[in-house]
Amino acid sequence: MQFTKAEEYGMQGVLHLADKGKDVVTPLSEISEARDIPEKFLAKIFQSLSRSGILRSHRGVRGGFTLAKPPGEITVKDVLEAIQGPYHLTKCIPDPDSCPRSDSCAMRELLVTAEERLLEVFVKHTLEDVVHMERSMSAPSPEKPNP
Amino acid sequence: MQFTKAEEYGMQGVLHLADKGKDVVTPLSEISEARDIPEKFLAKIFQSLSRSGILRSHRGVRGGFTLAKPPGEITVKDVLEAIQGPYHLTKCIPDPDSCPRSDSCAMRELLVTAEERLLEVFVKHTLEDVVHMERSMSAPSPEKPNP
DNA sequence: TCTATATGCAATTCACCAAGGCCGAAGAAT
DNA sequence: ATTCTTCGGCCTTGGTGAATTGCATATAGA
Repeated sequence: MQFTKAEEYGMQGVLHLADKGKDVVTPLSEISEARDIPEKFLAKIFQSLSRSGILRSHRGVRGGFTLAKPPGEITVKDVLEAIQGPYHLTKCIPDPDSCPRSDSCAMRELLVTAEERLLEVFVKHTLEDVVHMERSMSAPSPEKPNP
Repeated sequence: MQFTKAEEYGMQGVLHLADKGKDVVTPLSEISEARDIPEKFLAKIFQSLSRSGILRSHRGVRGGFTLAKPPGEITVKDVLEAIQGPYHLTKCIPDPDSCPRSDSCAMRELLVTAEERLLEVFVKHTLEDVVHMERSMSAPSPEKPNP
């Protein structure tokens, strides 16, 4: 019940693209080095993201990847689901028939609620938001701005 | 990123005890059969719960398990954490040093928030609540009460 | 043509989940 | 004291999926 490396790496990679702007073509090698991600692994993750329409790939010399849409139109949930598929705390949430007791299972009700609360956070934030947060966090301390 | 069987079984088992009342001693065999859980597996889970002070075990003839506290004083989170340990979406949340970038990682901020929203649901509900929900769900339909 | 880059498939390694078996320890009933 | 029942601890097994890595192919630019 944890985030996988694929999700971590995928988000980092996409954020790198979002930070550089929508139309800047960036090769895996750069992202891989900048964010410290195994290149072949990132390649596989980015394939899913291309197929999901979140990224666009460009082959050949000076090729690489770009965002397929502006960062403000891609939510964190979009990225995570493209990598891992729909998130569910239990199998019985998307598929109630998998459990004979699901008709009268109070835990299931609770889990549905919990899952909703979790996903709300990921739906409410776009890549643009996260990049802004990232920039403000690594900005120089506001105490002593350089003259 | 899903609930484990141990969590599912553990919750079901504890709910069975909560449903019967705080001081009713119930053997594994009964719970195992009633809720369709492998007995040895449930035994292992209940050991953790005993050590965590959520259950009390009673050996010997007519032995079994009871809740250590009233159902209204045990939260769902208590049970889940006793089984699996503290829940975290990523390793970097409890242990920022595990990631060199965690100082300026916006995703981490987002994940902390998401995790809080999720856990709030589990903290707010006690076993008593869940048992009540369970009972009302399996109650006869209010449309045609039997005369 | 040569090189840089993505694409697709296969294989590997490793950890952990899920379950089951065996025997010992503790306690109640007799 | 004996016996029976039930939990306790340890070890083993099979299976699954995560996290890589490797290799051959396709595509585009210089």
